[in-house]
Amino acid sequence: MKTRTDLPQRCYALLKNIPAGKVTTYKLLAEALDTQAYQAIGQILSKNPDLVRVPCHRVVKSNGEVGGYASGEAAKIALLQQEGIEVVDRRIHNLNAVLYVFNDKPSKN
DNA sequence: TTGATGACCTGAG
DNA sequence: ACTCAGGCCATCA
Repeated sequence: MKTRTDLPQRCYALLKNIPAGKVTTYKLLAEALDTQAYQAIGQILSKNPDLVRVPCHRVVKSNGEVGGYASGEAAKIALLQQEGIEVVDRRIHNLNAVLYVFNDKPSKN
């Protein structure tokens, strides 16, 4: 049973697992946390207790937009571009290419 | 405990 | 392609 009591805590943990040059969506992140509170994820990130430890700027929306950011959307876009992600007018060109996938299904390997 | 808010998502015009 | 409205879940006061 996934303890959904500390959702924020889990968000930060997963974000830390996201490497540079990769991004994820609030929806996928919520799914990875075994929940459906997409908005809750956004709110948790908006609180952002550790903006330096948690790469919340690598979290974008499902429609391809970068979404929002504590320092501003522009700052978020700039960071993404520095990571090597192509962003144009608040939108990611190759979202599917930079989209990060969690180890939700370990399988046999 | 109830009420209101949100860095969202999906569907329809 | 873009805009408008509704809904869903969790967190905060």
